[in-house]
Amino acid sequence: MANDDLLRQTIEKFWDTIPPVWGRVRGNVRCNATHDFNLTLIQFHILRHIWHGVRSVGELAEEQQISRPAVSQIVQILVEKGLVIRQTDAHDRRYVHLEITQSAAELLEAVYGKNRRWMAEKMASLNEEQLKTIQAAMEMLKKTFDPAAD
Amino acid sequence: MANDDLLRQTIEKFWDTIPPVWGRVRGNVRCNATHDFNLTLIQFHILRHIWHGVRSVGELAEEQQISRPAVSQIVQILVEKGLVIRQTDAHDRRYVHLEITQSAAELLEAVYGKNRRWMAEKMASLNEEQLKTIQAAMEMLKKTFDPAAD
DNA sequence: CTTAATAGTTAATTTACTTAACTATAAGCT
DNA sequence: AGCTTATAGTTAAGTAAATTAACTATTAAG
Repeated sequence: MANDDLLRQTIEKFWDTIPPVWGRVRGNVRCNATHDFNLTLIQFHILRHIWHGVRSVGELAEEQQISRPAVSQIVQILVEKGLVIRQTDAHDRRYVHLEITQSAAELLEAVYGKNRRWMAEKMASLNEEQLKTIQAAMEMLKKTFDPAAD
Repeated sequence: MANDDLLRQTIEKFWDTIPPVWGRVRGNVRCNATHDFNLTLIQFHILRHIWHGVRSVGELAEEQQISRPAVSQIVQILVEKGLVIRQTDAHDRRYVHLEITQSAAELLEAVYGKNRRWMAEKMASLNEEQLKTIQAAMEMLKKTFDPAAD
């Protein structure tokens, strides 16, 4: 099939693009989070996921592809920094619900906003059609590699 | 401008997509490289970059956003594994040219090929138009976040 | 009501990365 | 020329991060 070649090309392009691009975006965030708030990238990610509704250590570990003890330790640091609150579930006392605090929401918005502005500056030259193409591609990749699909 | 909203949306989508998708792809490669060849992800990346023509420790450090000593140590391991050869430049003896060996080329193709097949399987349901959309998006992202553009 | 399973944490170890110091070579200056 | 500064890379020491293994608490299953 001709589609096989296209598929192969697309995968090659993915590998050519995502590692360096993600590396740069990551680098920018790390720089903001570290410099402004003394947060590591992974701490920021965990915080962001809790913010987005991932509220247990196990789920966070699954999503971040790191071990549960690692997440637990990171959460501990975030609690000590006053960014996260732990609450044991009333119905199943094994579960610990995680929530971000008000100051975390502000911090998150500051770091994330700064990155967004940096990205927006980089992407300023893209027109409407190009942005829509990127959005469509993101949507497809998200669905294609969704762990829930397995 | 209406484009501002679109841009903002696109950035949000990027953040919603790339970390988990990259995490999964990365996880697959780590699994292949670790399980089959006892290579870490970063060792695989360094190898891949040398293969693609990035041939000095400094450049590799720049691209991978890690320190030069870290790269130097990784290269040392790769040399010991018989995957990389160091050669000092004849004209400027400070430079060390890095090259992958034949066995590295084979190893790389095995790991990378296995990942490619895994990705191809995942992406099998995408049609020609969708693949082209992803390719176009990759192309744009690559250009947009190219460090050389700064 | 004992055993197995699940969620999370703690502890010990290992791995990986960083900074600082050092070697070797090249380029710039007066 | 010869002294100074800069560059590429490595080595060494210290730090930070993640992993596995072991443990607690709670719930579900036989």
